[in-house]
Amino acid sequence: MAASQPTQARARKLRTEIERHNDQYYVRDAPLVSDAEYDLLFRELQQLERDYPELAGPDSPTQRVGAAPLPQFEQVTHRVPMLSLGNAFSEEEVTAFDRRVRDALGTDGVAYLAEPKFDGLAISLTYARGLFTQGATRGDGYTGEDVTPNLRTIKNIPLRLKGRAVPELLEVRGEVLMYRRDFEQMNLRQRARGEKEFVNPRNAAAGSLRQLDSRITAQRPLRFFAYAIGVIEGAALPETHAELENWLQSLGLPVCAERRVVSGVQGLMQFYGDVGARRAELPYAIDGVVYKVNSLAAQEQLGYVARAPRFAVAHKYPAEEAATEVQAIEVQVGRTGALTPVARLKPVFVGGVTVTNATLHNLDQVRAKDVRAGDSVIVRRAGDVIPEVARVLLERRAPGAPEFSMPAKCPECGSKVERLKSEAVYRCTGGLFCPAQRKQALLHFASRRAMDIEGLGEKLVDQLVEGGIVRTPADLYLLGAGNLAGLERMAEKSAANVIAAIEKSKKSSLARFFFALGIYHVGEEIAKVLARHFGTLQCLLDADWAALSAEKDRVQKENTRRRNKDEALLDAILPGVGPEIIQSVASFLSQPHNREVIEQLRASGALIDRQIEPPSKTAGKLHDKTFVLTGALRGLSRDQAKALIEAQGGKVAGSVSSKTDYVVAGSEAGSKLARAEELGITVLDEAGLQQLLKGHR
DNA sequence: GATCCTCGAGTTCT
DNA sequence: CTCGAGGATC
Repeated sequence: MAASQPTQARARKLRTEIERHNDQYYVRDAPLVSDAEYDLLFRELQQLERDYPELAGPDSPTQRVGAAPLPQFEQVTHRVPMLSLGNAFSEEEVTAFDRRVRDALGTDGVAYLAEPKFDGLAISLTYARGLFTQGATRGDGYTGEDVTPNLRTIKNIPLRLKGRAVPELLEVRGEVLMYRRDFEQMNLRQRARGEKEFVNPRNAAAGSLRQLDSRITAQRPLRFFAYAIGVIEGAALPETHAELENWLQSLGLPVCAERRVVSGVQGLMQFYGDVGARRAELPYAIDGVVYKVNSLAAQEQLGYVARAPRFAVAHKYPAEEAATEVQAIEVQVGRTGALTPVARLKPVFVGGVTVTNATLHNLDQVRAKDVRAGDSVIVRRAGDVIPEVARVLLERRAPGAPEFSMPAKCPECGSKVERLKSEAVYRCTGGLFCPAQRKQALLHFASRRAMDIEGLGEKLVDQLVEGGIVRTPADLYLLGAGNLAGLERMAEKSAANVIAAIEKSKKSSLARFFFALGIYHVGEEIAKVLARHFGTLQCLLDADWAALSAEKDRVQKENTRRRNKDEALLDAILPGVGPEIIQSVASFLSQPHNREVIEQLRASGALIDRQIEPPSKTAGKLHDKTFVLTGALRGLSRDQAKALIEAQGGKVAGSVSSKTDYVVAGSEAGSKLARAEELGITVLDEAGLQQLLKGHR
């Protein structure tokens, strides 16, 4: 049955009323009615919508109670990346920022919009014709998670934009956060219900936003503030950022009241000081203030550098500090044998978390700060994340406190400790004999960015290594359920999961595999370069490093020459890989032990040898192309070149014909080259082949 | 030889 | 996130 006229009118009235109360409560901070009265209105509307479903719309306030849990979050690609801001910590850095801006714009006296920098989570809200359709987290800036149902429950996010002239499409950016007093009340409730409390408002907001069950999110006192836009279609932009924010406000979006247009370094510093003085009174946590060039045209002109806009900067307040005691200075052994001194601290709450450890990096740092066991120290979280010892309270030092010194023997395995050349770090020389290094090597092998073996964490690795069950990565692939039975926290289910994860990791890529080996100096990036260059594991194993080095030098010299003449450059061989890295890889591969492990890995199927990286980008690039190799190549053997070509879907034939697409000619090329020229076939030199293999045309 | 930039390694806590 | 080292560039 359709709703009668008066019922429709009543529903409309209720909706307007409820939104007005939401606005009063969450935006103006001045509720007009009690919670009970509000509930009454809300329930009445819910009932009406249940009776007459056609009255319910996507913008009804009843949509804010949350929906059934999602199985998982979907990925969302941001059409305009959500970049982070550069930081400034001092007046000098602010001055430098202002100077860069003025120089780039060629003007004096630039106006800035200054506002607080919320300590929350950046999100993006999409409104299509004024209706809220999608919300996403920032993620890595390029891809985030679709948390629309959760954002729908945030009371001060409008489900429909106000006014007649709403844009066709508008992506609003801002911050989700929790007011401090809301956070405290919520924690009281959590405690009363025996549920886990949150350590700080930021974590609480993050945890709430990541709830798969939006009905839980609906119970959390989250708020939103808008401060920028991403995509906009069907509306003209105002001229300044200040006007933009006013406009957002007129659309019904909450915008922070603490904003001001200022100019000059003096104006910026004044704002910084004013907000800083009132920081503790603000209802939300901030970690600094943001300055944005006010003119949007100028913003566009300034553009972006790397991952940050050039027209804005975050001016941070000093990190919160706290006093505590150094209970001991211990030495940790890393994957490469690096010995890192770590201060074990009496637990102290600072910057929103309880800190118990702080790295001291290396001996130079310990000496520079003169930290000793038993000292009273000031601790802070560098960049508000990594704990660090800021300084020692020397006046409280016990007399005769011994200075810290690096142990001469590795605390884990007793091997000799060395300090190489001018390196800052000391290293354990035990190599894989050292259990600590072996554990770290295994953890690295299994890590997310390497072979991505889920479930193979520190606890398990400790047990596997100490029990002598696993010694090398190759041993992982020999594990059966029987090996894991009886280990701590390894019941049937977990064991099966780990085994399955190990099995799954066999389908990894060559680049990940090279990275997983843990060769010194070979990180993710260099591993990719190596994988791209060699194409197969066998080619890497067979590489003639001396020849490769020589060839690399030759290309580099040639390029230097060409650069001076403004000629087209050759593709560099192994870009980013210099003598040190080549030396490191060659030396790794020259050790029989490492070769053995690689062979075992191969035998157990840890990597299908002909696999190339990245398959999505290069697969079939040379599909249906026929190559003929002739003459001697420098950096590659004939087999290597063949494997590289085949890895990308190409074919290598024995003789030149009209069906041949490319002839690759090395030195002392013979009749095949002559025939190729007769037939007018493209002739490549080695660099040309590399270029083709890398996919640059 | 100096300088800028990128990458690797180590680290914390939830 | 920060530091230091290695590589590229001028």
